[in-house]
Amino acid sequence: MIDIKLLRNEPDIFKKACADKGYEDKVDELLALDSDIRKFKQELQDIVTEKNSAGKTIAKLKDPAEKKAAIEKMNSMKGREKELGDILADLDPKLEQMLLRMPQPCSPESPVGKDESCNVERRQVGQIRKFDFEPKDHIELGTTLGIIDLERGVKLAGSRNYVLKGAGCMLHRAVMNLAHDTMVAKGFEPLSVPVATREETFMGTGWFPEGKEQVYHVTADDLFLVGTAEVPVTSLHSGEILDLEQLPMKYVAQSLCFRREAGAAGKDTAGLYRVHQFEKVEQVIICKNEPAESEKWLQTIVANSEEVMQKLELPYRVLEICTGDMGMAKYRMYDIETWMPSRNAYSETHSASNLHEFQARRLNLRYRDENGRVQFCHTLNNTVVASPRILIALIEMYQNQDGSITIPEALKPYMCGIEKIG
RNA sequence: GGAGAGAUGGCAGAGCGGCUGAAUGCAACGGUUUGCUAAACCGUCGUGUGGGAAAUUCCCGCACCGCGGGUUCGAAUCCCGCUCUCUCCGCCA
Repeated sequence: MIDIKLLRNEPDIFKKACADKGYEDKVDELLALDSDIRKFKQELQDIVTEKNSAGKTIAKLKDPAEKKAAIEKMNSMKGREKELGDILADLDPKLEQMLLRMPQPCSPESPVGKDESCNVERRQVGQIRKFDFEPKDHIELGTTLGIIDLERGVKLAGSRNYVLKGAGCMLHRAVMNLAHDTMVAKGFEPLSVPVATREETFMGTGWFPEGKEQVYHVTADDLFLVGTAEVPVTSLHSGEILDLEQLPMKYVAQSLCFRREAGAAGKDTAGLYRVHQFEKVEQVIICKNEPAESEKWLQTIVANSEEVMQKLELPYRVLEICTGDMGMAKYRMYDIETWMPSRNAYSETHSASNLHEFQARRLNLRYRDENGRVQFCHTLNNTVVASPRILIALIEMYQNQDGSITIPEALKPYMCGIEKIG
């Protein structure tokens, strides 16, 4: 949610945000509606003020005739009051809907561009492996080794589902554990959170109303399956006014993640790249409303994830996401893409965002600052690791000519003695 | 799944038509006292929003006692609907 006062005072900021992010510019429409509403509210408030004071005098009137006259006068005001109430009942939700869809302005650092082709590579780390044999893809390797079973996954749950078996399952758990432990060692507080949550958590984190078709709806209980732990974790303190000493809050949560992938038909259908259910270790920061502070945390959470990638010795690059590719809610965003031999490309494995106060406003997530004033927090999040997508890189990069897979050093402590698969 | 209870400020907990934006206690903050700490005492102490001003710490108004609607001149208080929470029984990792 954006700050409507800022929009009134500096509409151009939001006109630019709409243009940058490729949203229809409804700034003027919103301002006109807001101005109407304010006029009606003022009039309504004046009537209510008069009624309130009249009501108090009625209570004190002794003479029945006087009392009756006063009550009649009061009743005469009700017509306009009702009329204004009806007008506002119609207009207020319209304004609310427009506000929910008004994009947050981007950081001036963010490259301006219309889509992912305008994203800017900030750095590449690690060497892309040059194979001295013909490398196989993760589907062939995993199926042959019996550690990935796509057919039975589809039998159980339809397309974009999979089963991890034996050492494949262990590898998956090993990556999650490495990521989780790395974050705990950095002082992040681990959380285990619900993955089927109420609509308000999605609305509050900005996933709804726009992304509703991407989310599984458990209709019997009117809950929604989260696509990321960002949703419950960022919502954890919604409606609260935090003490300054509680900030920054640094959370890490491993959770199941569910995505309907509606509209992605035909895209990345094979293998473990785009699936309906996966697991992710997510880091979330709730900090003070200071751009320098949240910017520092953005860089920190990107570095945290890079550290895990370096432990895994996987080559990756860091992309700064351009304005048109970052979505309504975000202020500044990076993706980490990991090299995947079968795709012959760096492919998205991580997504880091600084939301500024956008989510905090929707969640009513606040704190009391040094001067005792109530402020909205800033919120940020980043993937630490998501599996099985990361397994594509691991399996393919660590394959040997004979179809076996070497376990990276960093994962060995989590593999119960397995040093090689196959 | 069956039965019942409840939703009030940071927390606990009164109020059950006008004097209640809300008693009281705790917590928090400021101060007095004290060799220090504690205690005691005094004071302050919700959020949002509209307007005014010597302009974020002052003044006035409005809204908020789970949410929405109704009755009434007037609702935290009465009525209706919804949501949520808790307790007991049953089932259960």
